[in-house]
Parts: sequence; C-alpha cells; structure tokens
Amino acid sequence: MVTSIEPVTAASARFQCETCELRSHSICSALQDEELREMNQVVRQVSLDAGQIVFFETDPADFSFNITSGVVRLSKMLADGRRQVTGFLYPSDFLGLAVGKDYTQTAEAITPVRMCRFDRKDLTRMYEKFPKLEHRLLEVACNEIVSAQDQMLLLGRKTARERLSSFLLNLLSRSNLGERLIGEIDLPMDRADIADYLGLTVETVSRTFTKLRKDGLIEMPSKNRIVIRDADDLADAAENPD
Amino acid sequence: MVTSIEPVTAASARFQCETCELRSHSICSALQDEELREMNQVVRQVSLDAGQIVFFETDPADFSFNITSGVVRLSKMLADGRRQVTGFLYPSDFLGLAVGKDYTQTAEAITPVRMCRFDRKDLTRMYEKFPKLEHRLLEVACNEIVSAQDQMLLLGRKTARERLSSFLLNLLSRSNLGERLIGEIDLPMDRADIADYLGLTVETVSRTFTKLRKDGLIEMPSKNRIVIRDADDLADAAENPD
DNA sequence: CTAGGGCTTTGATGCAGGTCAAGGCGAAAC
DNA sequence: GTTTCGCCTTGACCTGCATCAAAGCCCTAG
Repeated sequence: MVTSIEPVTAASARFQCETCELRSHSICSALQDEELREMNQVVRQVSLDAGQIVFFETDPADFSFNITSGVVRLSKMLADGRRQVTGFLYPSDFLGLAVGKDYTQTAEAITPVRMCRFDRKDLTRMYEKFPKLEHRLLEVACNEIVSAQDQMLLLGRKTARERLSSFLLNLLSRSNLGERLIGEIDLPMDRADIADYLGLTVETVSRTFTKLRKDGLIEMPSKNRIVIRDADDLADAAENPD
Repeated sequence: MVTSIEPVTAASARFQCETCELRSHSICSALQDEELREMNQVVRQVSLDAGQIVFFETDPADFSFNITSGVVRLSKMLADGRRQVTGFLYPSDFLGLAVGKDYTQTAEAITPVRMCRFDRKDLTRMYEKFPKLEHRLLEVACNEIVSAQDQMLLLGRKTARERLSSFLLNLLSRSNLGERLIGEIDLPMDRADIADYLGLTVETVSRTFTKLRKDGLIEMPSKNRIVIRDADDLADAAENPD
C-alpha cells in the first residue's frame, strides 16, 4: 500500500513539471507548457519503499501513474502460487493503462520508487480536453503490445540462453535512453524476478548466467551488475538455440 | 498478397456500414451515423482466400483493417523457422495497431476472409476529427494488452494441459460474442497453429486433446469441432497442473 | 569480529514435453 | 472405387529444464 502521499501545492507542482527531466520521454511530452500546468492540478507525488505494493491485481483501478524514479515490477499469479512477471517499469514509464474496473496485475516497487499519481477520472477529463494526450497514450499502448508480442515469442519458443540474452539486451537499451549503448547494466530485480519474467526457475537463471560468463559474453563484477562484452555477440545468442 | 480489392461506391458503401451487423462490436461503435458515413469514404472492402498473407512482418505498415468475416492468424518468426503465433483475429477484430513504420508481425488468412481496409493516413485524419475513435482504439489496445499478459502467464507458467484448456475456453467465449456459452466450438486453425500459439509441438497438442477427451472434459465430433462438456471443469483444468 | 539469514550458486537426479518415426484417416482427384 | 496426399495421432526414446538438496557468499546485527 502507498506509504506517503505528499500533496503538491499548485506553485511547487507547476515548477516541478516544467523542469521535469523526464518530460520529453513520458506521456507529458504530448502537452504544451500551458496544458501541462493543468495536468499539475490533478497530479500527486507518491513515494514507495522497496517491496511495497502499488496496487494488487484485483483492486479497483482508480489510479494511473508515471514513474519518476525507481523500478516497478508487474506480475500475475495463479492460485497455487506460480507467478509470471509481465514487465519491469522504469522512470518515464506509464503505469495503469487498464481499461476495466479492476487492475489485472499486481504492481510492486522493487527499489524505492517515486511517481506521479493521477486519478483516472481526472485523466479522462484531460483526454477530452487534450486529445493529443490520448493520442500519446495510444502510442504508449501500441509499444507495449509490440513488446508483449516479443515476450510471447521469447516465452513460447526461446531456450533459456536465448531468453536471458534477450533480457539483458532489452535492459541495455532501456537503461541508456537515447544515449549510445554503454556495455554495463544494473539489475535491480533479484533472480526470482528474472526467472518469473523469463518463464524459468532461479536455478536455471543462475546456471545460464554462469554459462554466458564462461562463454565470455558477459562479466559480472557483482551479482547485480552485468557488463556486456559485445552486444552483437549477445544478440546472436538471443536468437540462436544452443 | 491481397487478391481482390473492390472499390466500393459511396452509395453502396454507406449502405453497407449502416447495416453492418458488426458495427456495435468493432471500432465503428465509436461513431454516429453521420461520422460513419465519412469513414466510408476512406474504406475499401478486401477479400482474401485461405492461406493468403495480409501483410508480412517487415512490410511498411500502410494499412489497418477491420475483419468482417473469417479468421486471421498473427505470428512472428525467428530466423531458424521457429514460429510464435501471437493471436487469432475474428470478425469485428481490429488489425494493424502498429505505431511504427513497419508491421512487427505477419498476418495471414486461415479461412476465406473479408475485411475493411483503411489507409493509416486516412485513419490519422479521422482520429483528429473524431477523438472518440481514438478513444475507442485505446480501449481496444488496452484489451489486447490484458490478453497479451494472460498469454504470457500461459506461456511462462502453465502446463500443456492447462494451456490447451485455457485456449479452448478463450475460443468458447469469443465464438459466442455476448450470447450464452453453448458448449461447441469450431477450430479454424490446424494443430500446428495451435501448437505455435501455445508454445508446444503438434504432437503434444494432439496428445493433450486425447487426454482431455479421455478425461471426459471434451468431445471431438471431428478434428475441428470440440464440444465442451462442462466449462467449469475445463476452467479448473486451465489453472491446475497435472 | 562473529553469527545468522537471505540470496545465489552448484550438484545430482527426475520428468514434461520435445524429437524421431510409423501409422491412421478423411477429403480430394481421377 | 481406389489412389494420393496432407494432416493428425500414437508410440518409443531423448533432453533441457525443473526439482531437490546442499554449499557458498554477502550483508547486517550484535
């Protein structure tokens, strides 16, 4: 559950959005200064500690969020405890596209997280006023569909080695938004999260990390730190069984 | 490739949309009579034979479609031929949400198919004129995201038996749009399509059909015809390993 | 500095589903 | 009717990943 909800005064909030460095990446990029100011009227800053739930998969879907810092894990569970992680959200990612009455997955902070929270009713009013916003959101939704399809291919047809390689490459491109790809990435999630994201077990994930390391494709300065020696080689590994 | 593209005269087209029985299910439900008439100016009816490609996964994404009859299979391939079927589209389904320059998957008719084809440029103009249309499309996109997540859970964590049971239940609910669930469904796709959709092999799909039949969960009057004896029992099978 | 606990890795073994190989079966062609 | 051909099913065997079990490795608390 949400720990701290700090209402933002009109003045400070306005200031914040205008100077927000994520503005060009997030859905806010659809809005002009003037329009953004209006968004500010309905946004609240929210902070979560690592491990806290943003929402649970049957909660009424009252809010949407824009991650401003930290990482959020999305997942679905079966009654017997089997879990599928459906995604990891980073700063500038939008959370809560759901169209129905309730959320269909659980969102949990895996690091300390800050985000902008919107009441979905307010957001609906914003859509009507600024169709550009809805257009942008459709764009976001389409991108999500495309990655979901990639993930289906991964889960349905790829080997453990291909899965982990694909995953690392994804993280690499996301962690360097717009910049050139430097070869080092940080893993804020633990092995169980990775396993549940890739449809594997922790043991297989661990063994596969070891193999990639022994094959010289990656280095592991620490458990949560991966250096990619050659992104092209890893891209091969991501699409060739073995 | 598209075989027959029949331009529709303004008069006949107008008539068609107004009396289209799928109107309330498709994206057209967002539009009033007057607005729909305008959509008609930019739509073309397209017919395909079974087996024909609608578009290929690297083609420029110039068109979007509304299926009016038949079934379309969506899929992605790896270089070595492994294939993941990402979905089956039925009448009233929208095809071509892609946001990028190119399609990211292949669409192929698996039965004779008819659809309404839109030039994406025209569609963009329509969005601007009728924001309701874009709103509706966002709704469609969100639904697609939700099913994609269900499919990830299926591919990542379910057993063969659970996968096939889930699949049959999905078909059951889709093939009876809005009506009560009668227990019989038609399988327009072959075993290879099902296998590639569920992340299995044809052999496993076949064996699993046999098991479900022997367990009394389904009957198979013919290869492409399935009778669901008890939807609740099948729903159990869809979420319990074994 | 040492002990404890939670992650991660590694090893040994098992099994669900893949692979390989025959048959079956129904529809279309002749 | 009978041949053929493409799909589907079944059987025998194999394997990649899961499962079960036991160390290792931090990190934190005392």
